[in-house]
Amino acid sequence: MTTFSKEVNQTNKTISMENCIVGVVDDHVLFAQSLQGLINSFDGFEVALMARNGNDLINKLSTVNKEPSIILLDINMPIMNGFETIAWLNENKPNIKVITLSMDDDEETIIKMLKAGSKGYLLKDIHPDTLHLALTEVLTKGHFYTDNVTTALLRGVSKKDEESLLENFSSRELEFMELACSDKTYKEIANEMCLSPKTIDNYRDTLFKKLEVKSRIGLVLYALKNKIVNN
Amino acid sequence: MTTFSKEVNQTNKTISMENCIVGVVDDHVLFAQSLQGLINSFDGFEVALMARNGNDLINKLSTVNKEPSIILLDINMPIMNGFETIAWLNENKPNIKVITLSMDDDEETIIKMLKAGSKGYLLKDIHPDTLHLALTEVLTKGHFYTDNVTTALLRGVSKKDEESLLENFSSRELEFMELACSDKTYKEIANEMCLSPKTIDNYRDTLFKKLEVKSRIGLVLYALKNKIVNN
DNA sequence: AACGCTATGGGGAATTTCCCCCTATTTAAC
DNA sequence: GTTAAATAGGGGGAAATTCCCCATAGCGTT
Repeated sequence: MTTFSKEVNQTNKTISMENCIVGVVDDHVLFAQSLQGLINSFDGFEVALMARNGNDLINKLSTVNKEPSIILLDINMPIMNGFETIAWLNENKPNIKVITLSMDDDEETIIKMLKAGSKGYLLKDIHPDTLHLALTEVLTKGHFYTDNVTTALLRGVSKKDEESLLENFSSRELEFMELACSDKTYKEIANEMCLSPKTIDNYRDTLFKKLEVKSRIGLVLYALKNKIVNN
Repeated sequence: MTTFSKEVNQTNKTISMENCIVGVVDDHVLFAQSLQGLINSFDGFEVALMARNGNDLINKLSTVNKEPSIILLDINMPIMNGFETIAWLNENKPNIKVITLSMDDDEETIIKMLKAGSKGYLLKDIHPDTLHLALTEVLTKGHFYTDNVTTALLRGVSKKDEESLLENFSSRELEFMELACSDKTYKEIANEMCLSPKTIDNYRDTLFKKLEVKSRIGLVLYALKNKIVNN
């Protein structure tokens, strides 16, 4: 079967050694591969790494010969999401510039990724030209901020800074929250997490205080609104 | 700036008159344009119509010279969504075959689109080869059903058919559901609705049975997922 | 008039949730 | 090297929730 990348390589565009190497990390294969074709059609850019999530990226980075300068990173991915991935990249590959490419224009999400060092935050409904511009700008100036980014920052700063940045949940707490957002009793959750119901009591109480809610319903609503878990 | 479609037209693939004309309706421009390139790279297929939503499609259909045989239709779009669009197509362009191409793998959504006559339901994370296969099959056999579709149908049919289309909530039940989706106790809800807590008990129990949930959490999740109330 | 349906309320019991209190270990931070 | 946070566990009791039953009143249909 004819694949897209083959076709693109048959265009008159020469893929030279000086091209900026781009990586694409997205679990939507169709989107990712289409994106690859699009970027390969840009002069001076070349996609040399495709991954379906953070974990996949880590594996492929270790085997690749040409490390990407820029990585286009999705957020909602199975196994290892965008937040976890950018954290890993900061630790292990600080030279790779990350541009977030997400469907989600939630302000807190935008701020979260920018604080994590994302050099840009593009929505997936942008024009291809904007993507080209973003890649060019990040390569030359080091960053590319669209309007949604600045407005998010402005509002985020003026409203509540530290307070709203409550991404201070431990992994165990997040695990619990995920399960709390389901039609299960705490007893069942305790079994699933291999913990005593009393320990679950503690996680619940701690979170109630942290989130300033009075009941499990409030916790669920918080988790869903802030997309800590998705329905 | 070099656009993607230009590049693709420079490939050695000949776009003949016998090509199957495909339309793409999606508000994610980046995705849509990438998709266009991908489909154009398939032998025998050609994208000749791009629209950002149903309304845009209607306008463009009236001006286009070559009407598409197949339309790839997104669901979540501004102004006029996929449900409205397929309904319009059924009325006005019954010969155009629709393949739904969505992010949403919710069973009710899948069934809704299939009932509306969608010839296939693809998730956006499928492999490009699957898209090619889907286009070919829809062109030759008239339909292409992936696993997610059949499982959705099986479960939907076996469990409850008409019944599952339960937009049969009384206004009082809806009122209750709205309040149930908040960090309030039933007692508070009773006060707010000027009812005895015991009556609230009854609303709760009735809804639990109707929705097949075991707890208020389940009810909240149902209400939010089906957008009966919005968070 | 009889039937069904919805809205309304209730009794009582079992379970779950919530909210205090407490300890202990391990790991990270300062 | 103490402090702090994360992790895990527990007691006891009050309150809320869940889950069965049940009854009545009203309203429209046949």
